[in-house]
Amino acid sequence: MKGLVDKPRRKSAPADGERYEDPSFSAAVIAWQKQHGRHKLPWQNTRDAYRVWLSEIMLQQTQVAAVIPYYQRFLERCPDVFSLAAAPSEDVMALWSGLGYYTRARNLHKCAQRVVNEYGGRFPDDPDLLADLPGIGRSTAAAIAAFSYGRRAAILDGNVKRVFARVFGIDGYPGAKPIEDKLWLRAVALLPDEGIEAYTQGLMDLGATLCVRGTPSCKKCPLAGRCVALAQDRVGELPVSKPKKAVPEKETVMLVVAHGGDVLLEQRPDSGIWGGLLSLPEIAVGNAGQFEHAVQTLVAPYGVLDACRKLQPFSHVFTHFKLHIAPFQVALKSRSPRIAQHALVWYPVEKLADAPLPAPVKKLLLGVLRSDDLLAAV
DNA sequence: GTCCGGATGC
DNA sequence: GCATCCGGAC
Repeated sequence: MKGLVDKPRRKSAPADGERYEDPSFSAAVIAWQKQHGRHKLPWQNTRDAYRVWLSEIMLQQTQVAAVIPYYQRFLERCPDVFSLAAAPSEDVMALWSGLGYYTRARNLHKCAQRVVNEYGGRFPDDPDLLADLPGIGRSTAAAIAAFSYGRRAAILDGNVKRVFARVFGIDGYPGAKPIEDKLWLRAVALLPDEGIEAYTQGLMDLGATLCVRGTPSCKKCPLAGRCVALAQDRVGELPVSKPKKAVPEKETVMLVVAHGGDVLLEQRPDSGIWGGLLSLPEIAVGNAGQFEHAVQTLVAPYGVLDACRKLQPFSHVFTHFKLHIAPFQVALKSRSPRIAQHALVWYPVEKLADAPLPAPVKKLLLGVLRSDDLLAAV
């Protein structure tokens, strides 16, 4: 029987997170899950920790619909932790091929071998022990412990963060440490005393089916009556999206040196941006005097400098930075017959369209050279 | 094209 | 603390 043992009387202020306790929250989630949640996913209706674990790893960063065929194919080939541990890693990688995030597959294999070697093939039920295994973090460990063993442990994945951020009106990016710490406190405090499986599944289902990123179905939500975001009409603002780091900006000067139907190009090193491509010669950005001298030095082996005019500057955005390009057109009085030594080459203009050039450089060159009266006269 | 995401390694 | 890994959703 329950309830025979009194909780100890409070001797001090509530612990952190304790004030977040609210049995009606989990009750609402559990009732909704039983009636409206998902019950027929291939990894449900089993307490086989191997299957639960496999599905949880596959579901990291990956949506249910994408996982299902992989999960079933994987189980046919590796029906238990022993067969997986014994499988060649090439086979494991092949089974994972197409799912992405391949460190998951390597960790999966390692994890299976550790479970066999250290636990005799039985996944531990302690979330802390689970979280010590490769590829299993705190949230995944809790999910495995809850679904496989009925252990009372809190999950906090992207779906749950979104639900909590909205229901409790939590400002700030949930990936930031202080916010995430608060979310974990909530997650732990809100755990039900009974029905951890339906509760855990219910949080996942809410995030995946109603409380979705784009347009949530608040009218169907069992938590709508207590949802701070809904009450404040901030559903579209929460959770706060990841602050986009100001992209670093860099500048460069590119030279368009054309003569006799050729243009001077530079072979880029294999590493770094535009690795291995041909591009325009660049010079370091400095003051005007240094600039003139740098242009002189660069073109000296190839001919005698005639004139230099500034072209329209433009920018190019990469994933990780923004590049401002200041192009200059350099005309030569005459061209030296000597062969280029280092990475600079004369490249026939008519072959530029098929040259391995970065897109912005190709665009610049074709634009400039098409309207180039100097070139047209050659 | 842009955004998103658990665990991990730096 | 922050980049990285990948494919899918939008």
